[in-house]
Amino acid sequence: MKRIKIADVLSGSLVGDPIVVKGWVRAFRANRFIQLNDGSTIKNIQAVVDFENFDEHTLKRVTIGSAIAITGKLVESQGSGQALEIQVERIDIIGEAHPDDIQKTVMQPKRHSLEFLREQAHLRFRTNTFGAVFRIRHAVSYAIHKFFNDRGFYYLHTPIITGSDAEGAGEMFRVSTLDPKNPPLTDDGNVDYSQDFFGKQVNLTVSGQLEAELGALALGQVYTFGPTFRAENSNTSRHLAEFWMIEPEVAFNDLTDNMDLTEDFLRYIADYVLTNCEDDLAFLNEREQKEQQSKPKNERSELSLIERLEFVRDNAFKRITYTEAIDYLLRSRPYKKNQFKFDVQWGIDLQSEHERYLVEREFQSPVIITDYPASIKAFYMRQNDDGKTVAAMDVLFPGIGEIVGGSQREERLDVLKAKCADFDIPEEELWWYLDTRRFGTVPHAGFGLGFERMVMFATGMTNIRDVIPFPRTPQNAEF
RNA sequence: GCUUCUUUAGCUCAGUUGGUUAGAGCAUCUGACUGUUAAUCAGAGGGUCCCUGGUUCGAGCCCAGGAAGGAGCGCCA
Repeated sequence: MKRIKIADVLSGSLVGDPIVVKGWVRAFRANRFIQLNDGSTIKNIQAVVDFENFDEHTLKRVTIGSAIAITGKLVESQGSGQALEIQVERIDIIGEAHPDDIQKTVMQPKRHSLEFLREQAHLRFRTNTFGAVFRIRHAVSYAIHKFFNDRGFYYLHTPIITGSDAEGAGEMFRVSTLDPKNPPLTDDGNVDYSQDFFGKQVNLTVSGQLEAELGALALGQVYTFGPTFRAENSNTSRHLAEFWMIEPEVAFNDLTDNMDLTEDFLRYIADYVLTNCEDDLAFLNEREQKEQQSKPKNERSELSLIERLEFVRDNAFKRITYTEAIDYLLRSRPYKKNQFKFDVQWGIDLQSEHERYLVEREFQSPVIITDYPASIKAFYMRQNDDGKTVAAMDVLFPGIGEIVGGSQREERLDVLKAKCADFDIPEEELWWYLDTRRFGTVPHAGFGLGFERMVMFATGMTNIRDVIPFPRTPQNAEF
């Protein structure tokens, strides 16, 4: 008989049928009730053993964490905790798990701290929490592809190894096949990268944006969705050295079009998760509520996980300019009471405390801040007519901070070349990028979304290391 | 990179002014019970008190250095 996934057993109408399910034992209570999970859903199926008439040796091997196949009849449950259960006719042990060993792992049947679970990232998939997180991570990933595909975007694969270091997005990891102990040297004593694999110095990508622009200026609308690397020594709950980024780029879009696209996109993902991940969301929602109860009242978030997703789905984001944001901050209570650690004045880069004030206190909703001072933004952002600001936008989410950063790109060749000079970027390095401004240049815009930050928002997890299977952070590349 | 907190049983933690044999809950094992839902009841086993050095008659506790982890900040997505 072919195995049926537990998700299909629970959603189907197979009562009375003989079935086979396979999975891992989560609990075996009273020598009678086996809770089996196969990853297809957060729910377990209960299998009821008539142990008085069953081979004792086999039952002894049904331990927590072991993999078994159950053959039996699906019936309506006599107990109150579940609608359906399996009357066991036969148990086959597929893979044993010894309790003494299991006890040392995260499969030990009790609540664990997220830190302990992180130390056993290879086994944490077996827990309810991480099962839910990674099913939702998949759903978000699929929703992103579906959103763009349904709107006629093309998925563009930009390179992971790149020779361009002009993005200015951060420190990069060098890629080389040279002997680190004895590299070839040039006459002046530097490493001679002309003898390296690519004949030049190359790095892991920090952004696919510049290449995505090249695609957009022919295909019209494209997006990238791939791994991204930053060698920054960032030790926070919001940064990874290896993360996934989504970067759409659209020809003929201006900043307002860009904001509209961003809002549609974020709302779509929120809606997709709400309608397709009900069980996992309900579990994470309850988990968060329990955790909130142990916190002091002033630290609790006002909305639950599900309410936050509904809020994003149902409400327009607040849109303000950088200049307005500064005005709000200057009129704010914490500013007047001298509670900000960093000073507020036009021209500063907004600090976390400022962004948090605007999102969590002033507006209590996602906020899009636009038109930042040119001096604190990247060279490719389009200069506004005032000469001081650029057509940039940052989307700020409560609890997460900057989730999206984007801009209208500078399409005017002369302005862009002047910007390169201002930022000390040699034109020779970006000849291919500048070429697009020579041949039928058009206004265009795009944004970058940190995938893991979106998954944090969708799951309510507060540490980014808990939404990627195997996190890469400074001093940690285990598994 | 900076600030700060933490490190004691498999896990989460308590451990008094420096004093004899380091505790609890959960988990595990054994037994009892058997329609359980974090099952229940009884019993048992389980310790490099993060590491190195120092002070002291005596250190889980005090001092110095180091390591690992968390939170916050900076950089950013």
